[in-house]
Amino acid sequence: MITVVGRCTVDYDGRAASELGPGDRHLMLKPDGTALVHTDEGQQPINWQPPGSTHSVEQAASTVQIESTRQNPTERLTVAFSTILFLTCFQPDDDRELTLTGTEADLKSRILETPDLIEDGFVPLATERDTTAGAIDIYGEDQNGAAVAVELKRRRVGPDAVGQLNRYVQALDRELHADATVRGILVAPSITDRAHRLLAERGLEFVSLEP
Amino acid sequence: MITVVGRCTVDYDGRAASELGPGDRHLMLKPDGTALVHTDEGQQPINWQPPGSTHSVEQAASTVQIESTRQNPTERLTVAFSTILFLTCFQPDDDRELTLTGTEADLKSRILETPDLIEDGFVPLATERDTTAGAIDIYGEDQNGAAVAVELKRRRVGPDAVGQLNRYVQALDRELHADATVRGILVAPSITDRAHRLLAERGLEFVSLEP
DNA sequence: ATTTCGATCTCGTTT
DNA sequence: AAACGAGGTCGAAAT
Repeated sequence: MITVVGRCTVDYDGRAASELGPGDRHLMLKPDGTALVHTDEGQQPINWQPPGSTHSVEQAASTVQIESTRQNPTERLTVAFSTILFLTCFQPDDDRELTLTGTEADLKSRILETPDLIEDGFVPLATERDTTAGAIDIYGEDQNGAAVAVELKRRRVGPDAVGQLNRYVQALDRELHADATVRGILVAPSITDRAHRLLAERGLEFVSLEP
Repeated sequence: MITVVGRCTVDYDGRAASELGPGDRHLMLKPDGTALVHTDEGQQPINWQPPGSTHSVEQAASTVQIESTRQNPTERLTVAFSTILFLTCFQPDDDRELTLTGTEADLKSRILETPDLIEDGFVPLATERDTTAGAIDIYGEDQNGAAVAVELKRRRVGPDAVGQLNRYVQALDRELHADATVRGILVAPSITDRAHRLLAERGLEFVSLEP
């Protein structure tokens, strides 16, 4: 793992293309081929190259130029240093087992344990049930035997989630026998106004549930 | 801008929660309040704190503990170093003006210059035209005077983009006078099989265009 | 402050 | 290798 800090310009050409004039930045090169260029602001690198890229160095007149390339798609990142403030190296030893909780998967587990969280009498029949429009998070039946498609989100949802649920419900409508009733329930902590309106227009439902 | 490299554990609690056992990592603290914990693999930090967070240090028995917190939502990131390999500081001087090309906005500009790229006789009337379902990238008329909603994507599209376009077309169907014809055109370099099927089911169209 | 959506999204999982 | 959807997504623009 190598970091280079100094004044540089950055050029990128690949899926898109960008140029960045001179400034002080932090370049991180990882052993897996990742390259990250960080400025003094923002969580995201201003330029980068994904894992699997190949790095090389070249010294020109008064600049040290570090280049990172990859194929498929062909992309090239060039960082040209006019001044190097410092450079560090180290060999990381990391088992890196992150345990993360509070995800959509955890929300799903809770619902499968206690289906009544959706509504009284709800019976889950499958998870990730496949349709021509994609996989339904939880597929089941309500107490009247109607098919129910449940789409889970761990945070406040907008119109995109309504579109997603709608796609699944429409797909079920086509796939099940003609007289089947199909309900769609969006489960999330909360919903935006516009999304709620769209949901109502399509006859879909919302259930509030914290992650 | 401060970087600390060494053996540490990382704990996070906020929108979600995570734990990470001992390992060698790279901690970056930015003047804007960003904190990033990088392992030796991957483009994304394994843990982080967004800009605007507040950092503090505390020395315990044999560990140096760096904590980053923020409000709204309340989140806390704790990095406890048992060993520090090195620590660097510098004051970045960066104008940071990135020029990026090849984005969806560039694709839009090209179409507005040459509307025939969509089809002969297409006339753009508005960009970001608002509907109850969101804003249409390009709204216009075809040579027969039918309303056209164009959704742009700079890369290969899947079912989500079809859902998005469908939402806009349905919204136009409701908003325009009852006998209006509304077409929906998805513009992207390519489309997946499933997305193409969904598109056809909904009577929407696809135009291939490189970004 | 919230909403909405793009992103060189990245990442994991499954086919 | 491609496809599909989640993400503590982030970030920007508009309201």
